[in-house]
Amino acid sequence: MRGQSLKGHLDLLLLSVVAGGPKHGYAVMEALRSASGEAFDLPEGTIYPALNRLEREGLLGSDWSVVQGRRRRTYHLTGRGREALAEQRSGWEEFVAAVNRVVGGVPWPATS
Amino acid sequence: MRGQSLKGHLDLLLLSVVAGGPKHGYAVMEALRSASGEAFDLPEGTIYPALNRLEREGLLGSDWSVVQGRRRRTYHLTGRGREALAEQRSGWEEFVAAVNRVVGGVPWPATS
DNA sequence: CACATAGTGTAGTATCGCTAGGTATGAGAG
DNA sequence: CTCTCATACCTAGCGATACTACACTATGTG
Repeated sequence: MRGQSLKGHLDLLLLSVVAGGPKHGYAVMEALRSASGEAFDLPEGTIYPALNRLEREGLLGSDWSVVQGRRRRTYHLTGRGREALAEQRSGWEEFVAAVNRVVGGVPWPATS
Repeated sequence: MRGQSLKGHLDLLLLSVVAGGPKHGYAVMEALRSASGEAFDLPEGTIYPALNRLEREGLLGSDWSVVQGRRRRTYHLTGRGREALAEQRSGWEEFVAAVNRVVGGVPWPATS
């Protein structure tokens, strides 16, 4: 997965993770990693700018807090964020369907 | 689909289309468009450089011909191209699985 | 003759995740 | 007390890659 194959799909992932409950950046990183089964081990330089952008776009909101002396910026999904998530979900479904149609329609030689 | 969400997945699409039989660039464009159900209507500036790159990488081979006064460059899959296609297919499967795990695991409200 | 369709190509742009660096706190090891 | 590691945040610039916008040739049609 090492590649940058998630171009254009990062927002969907981040919104999905935050939809599972408010989280701060570092926690988003870890949640994404574990939820994907270690597939998406994204660096901070990817996560933080993306979260910032999503907040600027009004899809996320954030609150600062201090826990054990460490600053935390906790993000939560806004109403528009929830809408955007739904859109991106269906967009993702369409995308997968379209690629699968091209790739062969038939799933795959069934590993099982 | 308008977006550039296929970043990193274009090679898979092109190799898949060419795997369905040798085609020249213009035909690849059309095959991709129709096979995807109009979802992937990619411009020439995307197709041609990509096909060239795939040939440089040894995944495609090409032969020139002239049909009705028009030059045609017909691409075909090489052995290495076939291997690469298999790899990219399984990479795609993994990618989809990983995203779906994050997005919710459960497919989606089942449109049907 | 103009225009659409077929057919190929490229130079430059824009997008976007990533690299590599910086700041700071707390906990544990030596 | 210092060193290192984990936690926690951030950003400037890079690099990969698809797209825009053009240029060129040829055939057929109005």
